[in-house]
Amino acid sequence: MSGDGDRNGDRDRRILDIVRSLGPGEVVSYGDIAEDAGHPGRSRLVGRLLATTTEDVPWWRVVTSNGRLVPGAEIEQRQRLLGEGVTVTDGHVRRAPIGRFSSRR
DNA sequence: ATACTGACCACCA
DNA sequence: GTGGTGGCCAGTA
Repeated sequence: MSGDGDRNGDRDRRILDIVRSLGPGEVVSYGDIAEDAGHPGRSRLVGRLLATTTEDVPWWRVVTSNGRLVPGAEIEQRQRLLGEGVTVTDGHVRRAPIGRFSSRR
């Protein structure tokens, strides 16, 4: 019933699943994940979810669309990214989201 | 129900 | 490069 087959849990799960699929050195933005999850424009959901979730996901591989590191976790994120071979300068990654979307030259 | 905030994004000055 | 504004949606008071 109730028709709605999709409950928020399903949606969150989908987003987390995408974050888990990220490999070392692969950095994407919130918007990219949201879009890949089927929710274009809802980047805030991704941010809120990663901020609240306790799941074991590589959140550090997610940055803002401007390549800026996550506010409140820049230190740890920087260390982790550097450990994976990602170039980080002054709190922002050089060449942000690789991969399928964006890839702002 | 309204109001505010937020690990965002795009646009424009 | 910085800063302000609007839009988006969800959680919380």
